[in-house]
Amino acid sequence: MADLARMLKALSDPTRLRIVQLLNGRDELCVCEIVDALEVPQYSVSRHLGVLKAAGVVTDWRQGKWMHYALDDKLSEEERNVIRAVCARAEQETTVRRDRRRLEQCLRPRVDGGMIQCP
Amino acid sequence: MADLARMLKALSDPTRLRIVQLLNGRDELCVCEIVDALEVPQYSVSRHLGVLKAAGVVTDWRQGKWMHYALDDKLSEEERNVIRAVCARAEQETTVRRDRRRLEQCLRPRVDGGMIQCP
DNA sequence: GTATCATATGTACATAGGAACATATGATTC
DNA sequence: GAATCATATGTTCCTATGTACATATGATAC
Repeated sequence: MADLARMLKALSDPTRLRIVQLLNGRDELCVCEIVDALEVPQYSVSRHLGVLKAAGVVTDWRQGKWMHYALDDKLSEEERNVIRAVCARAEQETTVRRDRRRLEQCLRPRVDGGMIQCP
Repeated sequence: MADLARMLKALSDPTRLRIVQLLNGRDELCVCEIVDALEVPQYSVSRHLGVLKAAGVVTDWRQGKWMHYALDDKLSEEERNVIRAVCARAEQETTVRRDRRRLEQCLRPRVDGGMIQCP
């Protein structure tokens, strides 16, 4: 029960909802892309990602200078369903549509393995 | 976004999750039944019900001395789905099964209209 | 090694949240 | 109206959380 409550608490912040919504249905994103899409200070995004990671919602890994984040694939099917339902509800928000639009415009080009193409 | 976050925050507490799980799929419960099922102090249950009500998760109404609570039927379909998914995940918890067992044993007898039979 | 880019973290502050106690309210019974 | 039952709320205390700023870390490029 405590774990589920922790997960929901992690999801119960507008900024974190926006982040999760961007990650949902996508392989991964790097921090700078999230920062650009949300137009929120870098330290704030980093803090919120830390909360999501501590709650087991996302995982991260490094690729060179970039940190990548994705929904944690250790999430159970039931937990995934919670996130799906939350994102479905979030779809009604104009913020979400704006975020996604900005994200599309600033997505770094990926190559075959999902790796970001370094400039 | 703020509303969704508020709803999730309301759900992000173990005691409140237990309450919502009891209410889910049931018409209504009165406070004393919830207190008996959870074995948590009355003032605590009352406070938590207040939080759930403020977040629009539940409604209440009075019938004589008893206050009844139910999932708010003004919840949108998307919001209902969030609650359903959360409850499905909560099913894995032994606490939930214990709560439900205790509830069955202390349910006040209902008559036709869902009204509680006064002693 | 120095500079730079991408990201994380220490700290300070203000505010929200939960537990526990006693007490207040609202309805009913007598 | 007094007593009682069911529930809510005021208050205190302690802890958690979010924001903002500056600064640290880790990797890369030169």
